[in-house]
Amino acid sequence: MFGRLGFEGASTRQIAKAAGANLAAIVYHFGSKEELHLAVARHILERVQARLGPVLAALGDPASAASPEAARATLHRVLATFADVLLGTAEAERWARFIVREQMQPTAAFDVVYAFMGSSHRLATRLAAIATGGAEDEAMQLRVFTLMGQILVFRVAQALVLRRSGWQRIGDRERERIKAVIAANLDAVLDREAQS
Amino acid sequence: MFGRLGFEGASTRQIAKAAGANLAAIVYHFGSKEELHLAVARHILERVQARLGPVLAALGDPASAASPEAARATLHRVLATFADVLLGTAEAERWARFIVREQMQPTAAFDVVYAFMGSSHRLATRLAAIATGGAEDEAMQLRVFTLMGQILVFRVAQALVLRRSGWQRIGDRERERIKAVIAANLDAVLDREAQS
DNA sequence: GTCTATAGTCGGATAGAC
DNA sequence: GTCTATCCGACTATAGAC
Repeated sequence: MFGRLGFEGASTRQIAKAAGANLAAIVYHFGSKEELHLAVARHILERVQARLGPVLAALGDPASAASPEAARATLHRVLATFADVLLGTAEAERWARFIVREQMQPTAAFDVVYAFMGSSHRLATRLAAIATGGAEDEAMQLRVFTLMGQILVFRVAQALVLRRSGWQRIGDRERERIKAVIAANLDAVLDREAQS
Repeated sequence: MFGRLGFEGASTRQIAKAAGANLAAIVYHFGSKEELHLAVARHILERVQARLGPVLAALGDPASAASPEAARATLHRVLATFADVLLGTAEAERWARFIVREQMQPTAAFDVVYAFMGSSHRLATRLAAIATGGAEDEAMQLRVFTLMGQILVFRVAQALVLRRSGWQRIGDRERERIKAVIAANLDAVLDREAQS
């Protein structure tokens, strides 16, 4: 509910009701609405990390940094997995909403989110440099952000995407189409950068 | 304030105070908080359209559709202008927050936003098809969304971008760097698609 | 630990003086 | 049209029975 409605928008009454619990239980177990929000952030990041565990390990694995081809393959895997998590299950959809909301309007919970997002971006930038034979510089950092943005747009501007495409929802079939475009774009960007 | 805090988060008292006006004036002039929100949406879209007027005209101009080269040049201009508006002035930054919020959590104001965003995407997809010699199909629509996402990420995940890059803010210099990467990506994607 | 009842605050909206 | 005063509902948080 924090993800859907925001911190202010979600009321403790709604939350308690949806959880099938008592209003007073929130304060008893968490201390306050704000601490519940932080607990939600920690819970979500824990689950996301569990879900992305294998691919994050691959990001940091020396084998991925061994050759441009290995680096590129790992980047493909990372983007595909991120797309699955960001656009995949209903559960992950709720996580994504929460995380994007923290990005747009950081609260105390942002630090929890950043610990994960920041290191993912750092590792991905390193692999992108290896894949293209380029430097791990500012432009490469920005390039990795644009790659993330290609996925993000389908979460953030989903209302627009659905209306324009005529899709009812982003299901398995739609997600595969999106991933195909993203993979092609990744190759296009890496190829161009590798040539220069 | 709606952009920064959301509809629920922004209180009529705060809004009235920030506007140097009286609380009761909101109901007198607009009828309710919700109608004020709608009025804000209409105002913002009016300003955005004024700001993007020339480039939107170029999007629909037959001259832009006359050749792949002309289509590509117009797409470059559109992306650069969108980046300027989305990341540029403080005023535009507030607009962007409002619009992104409507995307993520549509209210009645979304229809106002969609009227503009939807037609922009439609026209851009047409030009992308011309620029690559491809069809105006689902894949091309998705490709255009990914191009938009490359810009969007710097607004939506700005907190992450600033921390990772060490920038204090996205000023003129930073925006030019971002635009350079986006332009290079556009060429990379269009070239690859044109070959196939 | 879980619940009901309620305190205390702040929200949007209204009434009515000017 | 603008302002103050106020209503009333919803909110978070607390008290205290069980």
